Amino acid sequence: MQTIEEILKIKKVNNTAIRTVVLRHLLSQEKAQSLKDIENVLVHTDRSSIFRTLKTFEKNKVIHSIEDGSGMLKYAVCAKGCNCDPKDLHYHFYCNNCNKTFCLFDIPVQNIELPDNFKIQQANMVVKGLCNNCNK
Amino acid sequence: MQTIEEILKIKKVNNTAIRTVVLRHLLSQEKAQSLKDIENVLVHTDRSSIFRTLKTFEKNKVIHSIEDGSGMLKYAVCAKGCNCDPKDLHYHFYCNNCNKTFCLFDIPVQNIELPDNFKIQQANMVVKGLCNNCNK
DNA sequence: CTTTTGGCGCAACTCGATTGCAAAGATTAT
DNA sequence: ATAATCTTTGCAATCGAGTTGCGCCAAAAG
Ligand SMILES: [Mn+2]
Ligand SMILES: [Mn+2]
Ligand SMILES: [Zn+2]
Ligand SMILES: [Zn+2]
Repeated sequence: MQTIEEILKIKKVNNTAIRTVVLRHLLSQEKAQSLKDIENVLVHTDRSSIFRTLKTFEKNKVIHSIEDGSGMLKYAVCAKGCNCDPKDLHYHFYCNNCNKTFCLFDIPVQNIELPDNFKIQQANMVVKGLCNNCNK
Repeated sequence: MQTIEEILKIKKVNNTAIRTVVLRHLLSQEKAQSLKDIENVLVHTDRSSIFRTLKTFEKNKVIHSIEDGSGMLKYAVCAKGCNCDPKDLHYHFYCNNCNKTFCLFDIPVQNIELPDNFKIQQANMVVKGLCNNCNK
């Protein structure tokens, strides 16, 4: 497991107090976090600072964002070695009951046969339903 | 091909002038339409009326919505027989260059092997990249 | 010490989505 | 035909996530 300092160094993001605590929080959560989620934890930190931290992280591929249809972008830490390329593509699961969103890193994604001359660059794949906790 | 009247009848949506013209517009477009797209066409119809028309259509499975990351929800007419169930799942393609979003009805989606006890109900699958027109 | 650069907090703003309400239209009951 | 009822529409207001301008401050460079 890499430390927060190592991750930021590898991704060429300057380390600051806010960045450390935001990344630590994201790493501690199994579910992807929205800006509001993080605001609710870092109550003394300004929203725009958290926002810019997330954008910096995303630009430098420390994290990636997920549009799960909740109306709020969610953010999750990239897997080690991830470069946000098509090869790093993975599904996400959004639970309609508990509203948890998370990466399904372990489920292989089929090679998608696009029509002739189409080129994939990224993807946003969200499966919605009931998670194991809510599917009783 | 079904007529607009037939579609609305099958989906149990009362026919009105606005609903007819909105559905006709959606059917005439190959790319999924945003509320704003439709506003720009139906310049004499109020936004909220179009909005509610779309919500009514979506609830009754005349259309489905797609979150393509552009910040605006897109809407596309469901295929004949579609019930917006997992079996009706299909990919969408968003062109990063021309910003066109559309359904890839012809590309099969593999059965996604979710973790134990997870249940799929819907999905939002968007592949992003360059369409055949823009991939030069 | 002085200058430069990057990060932060605050406040304001944008814009897509959504809603309350009353008028208009359509349908059904009397 | 008229009254009561339900549905649809238009208008204006509001919500809220996301975003930005700007000045301050602290660390790094000169
Ligand atoms: Mn992910
Ligand atoms: Mn579709
Ligand atoms: Zn759940
Ligand atoms: Zn294109």
